[in-house]
Amino acid sequence: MLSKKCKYAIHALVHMARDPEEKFLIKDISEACNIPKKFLEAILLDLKRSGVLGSKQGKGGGYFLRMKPADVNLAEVVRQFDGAIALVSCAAHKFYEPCAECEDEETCTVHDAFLQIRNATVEMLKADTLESLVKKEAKLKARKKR
Amino acid sequence: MLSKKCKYAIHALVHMARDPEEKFLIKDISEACNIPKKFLEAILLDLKRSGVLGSKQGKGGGYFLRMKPADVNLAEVVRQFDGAIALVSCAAHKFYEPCAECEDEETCTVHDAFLQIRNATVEMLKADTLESLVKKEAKLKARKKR
DNA sequence: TTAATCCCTATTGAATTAATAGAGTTATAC
DNA sequence: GTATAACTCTATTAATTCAATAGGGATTAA
Repeated sequence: MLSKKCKYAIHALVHMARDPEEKFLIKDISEACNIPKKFLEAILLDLKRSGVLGSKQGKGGGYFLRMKPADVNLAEVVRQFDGAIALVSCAAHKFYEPCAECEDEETCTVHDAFLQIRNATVEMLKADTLESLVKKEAKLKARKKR
Repeated sequence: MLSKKCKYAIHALVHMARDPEEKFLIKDISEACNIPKKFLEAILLDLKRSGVLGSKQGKGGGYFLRMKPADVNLAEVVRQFDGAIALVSCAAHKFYEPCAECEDEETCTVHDAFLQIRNATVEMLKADTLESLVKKEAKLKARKKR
């Protein structure tokens, strides 16, 4: 399972991506997305440090998307907050660590099975960009109205 | 990521499925799979309680597979030890819990995205039975020799 | 100069995880 | 019928991580 921090980050980003040019107050995002304000503060700061968000301090300030919604995908966000996407460390790429149980990765089918799952998951997470998520949301909402 | 407990359980089961009729001592599995003995003890007991393993007490005793290797898949094992397979609780089936962030699941694309990932993951985990894992292992080992 | 706003460090409490300790129970073999 | 091998069970602990909060500090606009 994802950490709450990661899930909060995703919801905050999707919220901002609905108005990609807008500037947002922590307080407003916090209320709109049901995220504890102080916790969100740390999250947005992290996202700023990683270059996804920009910010302006002082009165009239706020956070805004620095990257284009189409260029931010969930795989990156998940990795930033929760690390490896794979279910076992020996099947991870960016956070790879060997494991003591399967001595020979080449012939370990547990490794093999989780590698397949990791690859499929990463592919799907990469396809989920802020842009695609917001677009799909519009579709779902329109469909529901009818 | 899976817990160590869950990963250990999987490796122990695969080890046993290589000789599905055999009876195994905790100590031997522990050494073969590099799993702390006392920890493994608890794991095998859990697997016995859930019906996957059987055991015989006393001298000459040990653990053995009660279910056929083809009938034990990784989805069940993961659920038994780590709970939900989905990355967010609102996308889980057996461990479903609503989330505060997406007010309306029907139109929440975050929910939608993680539901797709969950479904694909479950499908793959279900396809990974002890039988299929052991068979594939044989293939990988044969291929490596050549 | 005041108020709004983001920035930063530290702390805390709860929960979970990984592992161990140690005694209890059961079955076999002699 | 006793010794021994093996699983069974409860409890405990140490370490880690997670979620959240506290409390100022720095910056900017009006």
